[in-house]
Amino acid sequence: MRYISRIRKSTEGTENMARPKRADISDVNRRNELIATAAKLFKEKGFHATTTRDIAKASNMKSGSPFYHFASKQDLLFAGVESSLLDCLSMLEAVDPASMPPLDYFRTLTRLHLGRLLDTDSGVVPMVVDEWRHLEGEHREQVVAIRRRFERLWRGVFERMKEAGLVPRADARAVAYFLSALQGVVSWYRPGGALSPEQIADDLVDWLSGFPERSDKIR
Amino acid sequence: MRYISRIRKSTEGTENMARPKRADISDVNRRNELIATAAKLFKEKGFHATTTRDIAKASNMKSGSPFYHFASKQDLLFAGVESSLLDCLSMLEAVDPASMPPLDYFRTLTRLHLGRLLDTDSGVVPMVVDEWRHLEGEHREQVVAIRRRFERLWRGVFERMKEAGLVPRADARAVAYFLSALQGVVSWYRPGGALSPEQIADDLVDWLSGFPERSDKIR
DNA sequence: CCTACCGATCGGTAGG
DNA sequence: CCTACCGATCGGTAGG
Repeated sequence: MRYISRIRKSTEGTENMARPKRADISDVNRRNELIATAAKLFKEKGFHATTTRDIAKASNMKSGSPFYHFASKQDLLFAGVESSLLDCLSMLEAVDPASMPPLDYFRTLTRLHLGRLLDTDSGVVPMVVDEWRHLEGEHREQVVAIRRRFERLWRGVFERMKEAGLVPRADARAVAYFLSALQGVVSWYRPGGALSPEQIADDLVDWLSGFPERSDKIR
Repeated sequence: MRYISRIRKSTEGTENMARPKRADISDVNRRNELIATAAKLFKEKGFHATTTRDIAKASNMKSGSPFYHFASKQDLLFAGVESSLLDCLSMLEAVDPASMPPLDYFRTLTRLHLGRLLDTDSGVVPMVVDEWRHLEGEHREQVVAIRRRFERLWRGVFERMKEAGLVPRADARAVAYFLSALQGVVSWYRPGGALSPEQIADDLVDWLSGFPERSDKIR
């Protein structure tokens, strides 16, 4: 509740003045730090196994201070989930399908999406995969809506691939299989491993696309 | 601790007598009830969001009673995870690869595995997918070991498929993609839906196997 | 398996 | 953003 009134204040600020005050900027930074720190802990231990005190300590704050930025632990989870999903989605939507052949389009989106999923540094995205389900009520519905936009986008990618004969199917189930395989990488990828995120993306693309054409290239 | 001594007692019983006492049987039943009830709740809300009181109430017990059967909440989770993984694994291992062609073998195992994964009634398996990671120490390591046996088994299935030219690859990554797609079904399957678990299994098999051969059959 | 209970912890808040 | 704190809850236990 305190947080909401703050946001209003900040919004009024940008409306009435040339630029926001420095105090607001630093608040926004702290807020984003909290989101990132919380996301890392949520991913490691799970939402409910992570205490707000864990988050505070990892952010060099005292136990009550996260609640200056977020009204509740739920809100902190939601902020991370929503922003990272929207960031990732708009990144994918920014690619123009008409500017490249279907296979390149498929490859480009897979690289971008997986790059975000495996971005363990500033990465809030990897947390989303498992933890969004702990959101309740309104928050949960909003996330479900965003996930549907992902599915629709990927559906389009597969339809282009199918038209080009590079993939046998573009129905909802086929897309679900693919997205599961994509998200599943988060669970077995290790940062120091043999393959980079980009190489894994290419590998996944190869695995799925153009079986007949590809079968010659495989030694 | 109390639980361990009970198990010992029960084992001695079966050694010394023709059959176990009725009291032991009913204890075992209650124990299995607890595992099933807990699994359902763990799956719905997650391990840490489920309290031992929730489990007790759903099992028509008072709050302290689950600890008569299990020394800790962790032990209760582990019992469900381990037993259901081993059950599922031995079911898959019971199929003789030599008794049928590669595609049938692939299909049979996929049906069996998915059938278990979607068994929401007596189903402890669906819970395992997300919740095993909340196990700690020794328990966790044991589960990781069992999971490796799954991967090895499926690796063998893919190798047979590859030899028959029905699949382009049988490396560890290809198997990981497949297992992710398989486990991912748990997250979107709805019991009253258009397809039965068996049909979904067949669909998944079709999606992956023999792209060139299959492409004719698709309208 | 129940009753009664404990110590610890947790999310969150008031007031500065 | 900190200090000091609260009410609620939680996993687990003693004793029957």
